[in-house]
Amino acid sequence: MEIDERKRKILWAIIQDYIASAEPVGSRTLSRKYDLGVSSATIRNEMSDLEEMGYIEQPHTSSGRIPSELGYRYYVDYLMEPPALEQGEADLIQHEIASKIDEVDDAFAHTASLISRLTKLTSVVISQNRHSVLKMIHFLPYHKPGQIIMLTVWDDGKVENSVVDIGEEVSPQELQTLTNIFNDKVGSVSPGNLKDAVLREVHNELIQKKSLMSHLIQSVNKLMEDQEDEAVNKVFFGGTLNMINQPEFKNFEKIKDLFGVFEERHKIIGLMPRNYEGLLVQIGSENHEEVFQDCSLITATYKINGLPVGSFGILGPTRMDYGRAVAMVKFVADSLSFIISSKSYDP
Amino acid sequence: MEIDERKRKILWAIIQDYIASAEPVGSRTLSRKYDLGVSSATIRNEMSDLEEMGYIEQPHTSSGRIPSELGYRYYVDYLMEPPALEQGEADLIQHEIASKIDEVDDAFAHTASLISRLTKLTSVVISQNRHSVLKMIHFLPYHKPGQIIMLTVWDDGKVENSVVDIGEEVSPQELQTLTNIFNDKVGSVSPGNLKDAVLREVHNELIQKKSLMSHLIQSVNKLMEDQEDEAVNKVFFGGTLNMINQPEFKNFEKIKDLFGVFEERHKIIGLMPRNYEGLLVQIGSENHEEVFQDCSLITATYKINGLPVGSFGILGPTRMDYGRAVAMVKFVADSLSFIISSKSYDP
DNA sequence: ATTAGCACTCTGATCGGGTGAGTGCTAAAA
DNA sequence: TTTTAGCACTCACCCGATCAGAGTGCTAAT
Repeated sequence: MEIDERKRKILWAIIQDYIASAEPVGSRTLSRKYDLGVSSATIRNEMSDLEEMGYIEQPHTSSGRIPSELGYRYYVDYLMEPPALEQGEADLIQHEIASKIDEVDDAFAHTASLISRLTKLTSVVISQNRHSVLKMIHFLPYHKPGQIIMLTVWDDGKVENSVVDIGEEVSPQELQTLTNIFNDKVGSVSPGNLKDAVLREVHNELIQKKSLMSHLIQSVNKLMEDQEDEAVNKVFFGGTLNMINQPEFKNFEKIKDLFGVFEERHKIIGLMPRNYEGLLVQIGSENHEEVFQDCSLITATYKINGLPVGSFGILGPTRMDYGRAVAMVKFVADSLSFIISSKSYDP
Repeated sequence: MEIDERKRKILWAIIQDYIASAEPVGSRTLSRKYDLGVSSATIRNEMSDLEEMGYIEQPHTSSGRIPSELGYRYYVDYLMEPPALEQGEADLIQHEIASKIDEVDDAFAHTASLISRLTKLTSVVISQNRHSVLKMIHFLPYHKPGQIIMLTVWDDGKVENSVVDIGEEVSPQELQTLTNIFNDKVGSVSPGNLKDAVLREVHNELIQKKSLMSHLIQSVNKLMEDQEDEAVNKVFFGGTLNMINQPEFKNFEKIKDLFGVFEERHKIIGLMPRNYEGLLVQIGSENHEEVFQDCSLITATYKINGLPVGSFGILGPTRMDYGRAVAMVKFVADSLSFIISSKSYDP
């Protein structure tokens, strides 16, 4: 059977209505609320066809229809047209991202929170370090003997510090020397390519301080591995509470499972595509986390200098306003790319 | 009316039973389950007295009784005896705190998580910086002109960094000089006492670089104020999901409000006593956050060198196992004090 | 091909009786 | 005087019956 123009219109109307009401929608409702130009009986026949084709389904005999995953998929791919954001909203978002840009983490957290307020859905930002590049490293004295502070500066503006064991006492002057040596060599390394060449070269220069150096190199190495390891990806949620308001989660078990997953951040990371360029809409069971079977996830990566460095996503029930969410995700990802790039170290 | 031994026994039994079952407890249940040596009729009379005295109440006529806040208060103050923790649990806790001690924040987060698993309640750690003392400060070059990295080391071992605007370009050598000057002066300042004297002195030494210095001083000042400001207190939750399992929260509105408060961390900070020495049990409306009217909060501060630097607490429904919770809070606060002190800078 | 009409289905809300745990009171027993 | 047995009474909760409303599928007329 072909899906003709009238069927498309009816499917569109069903989804539109179901998104708004969360109630199964019947033929009479459609003929009343939407100007389809045919009677409810005709709509009934068409709906029967649409059901047979798998685009909609009936929770039980004699109830209205709800869209199936296939129906949503068709809607997203062919029917909806993402509306442009209102200028006010757009400004708000860009302002939010830009204003906190000196504390990148804050910017992410605030953006997630803002978007979830605007959409009444849950939003997620993942910041991955995989592609960020080390720009500078400093070794500084710490007040415990045998330990020093290692501070790293990355090309996306991030600054991080950690305390590392080096097993012996070193004077501030020596640390300064070490810092200089490392920075001379560091140039532009990303987690993947530092390991051998550079480290060995540094090692040779300070062969006389062998044990110290091997400690340091180990630390740097470990830092790099940590950066590479997706476990250090940071996850920021906004509006997790909004899920409670969704009628499909009026159920304690579901809420508990859902919040359980929110706490286990790595599961979220697994769901967000990180290298896929462009926008991805995952509907219902298209994502593989059991708890999210009733949810859809709309994501896009943001990039620095063309390389994806994280992703932004909106999570909601399968019955969500895809148009608006898609528009929002696109806009946020682009804004993040633009603003973070403008802040990042010039190549 | 006096509360005699038998009444105490009955009150104790009521609370004991209610804590376990979450159901109003009746006279017959008591006479069956507890060896009180009197008939249910007698217990009924005593319960009637206890109600009149305000220690228990009846949700509705012809239901069993539940403890009132006054009842819990009496129980906590006079009836219960906090059991010692099992050795295994104690070891587990100390190990958890000690193992992550190089990343203090991680230690807090893990401890909160562990305790909530052990108690099936929610736990909170607040780390406040109010009393920590600045040990060292470093100014380091950043890759954006007009900005530098400021790194601070505190006596509790914390290391923090931030990027600050200084409005002009400064060479690494100059930054080194500034670092030296500041560190000479810093000695041991806590957020409260740095402000005037020290800063002005530094200022005089570098009067020729006036604008730069004023920027720097502003930044340091701001940092100190931020530290003083309770907004930067960090809050770590563990087991917030446990609240969902409590029968008193089988209600969507309550759950939503509760999680709303968990997200607004400053409200929690307001509830936790920060200077009170020793252990505090707040029952029901004794805390002033509306959402927590059905909750009790048991807290203690932990200290470094005798000064409170944060607090640990367990949050649960008023109907919670006070004995175990109190034992737990005491033990955790003491362990935190001990282990963090042992790590902190020697005075 | 479309529509009006109708019988039928299913959900969800409402109502009323029955059950069981619990109480307060009274009068008898200790 | 205190304790206990006995009894009438209260309420929350469960269960089944009933009813209205929304929706469907089918048939016959347009």
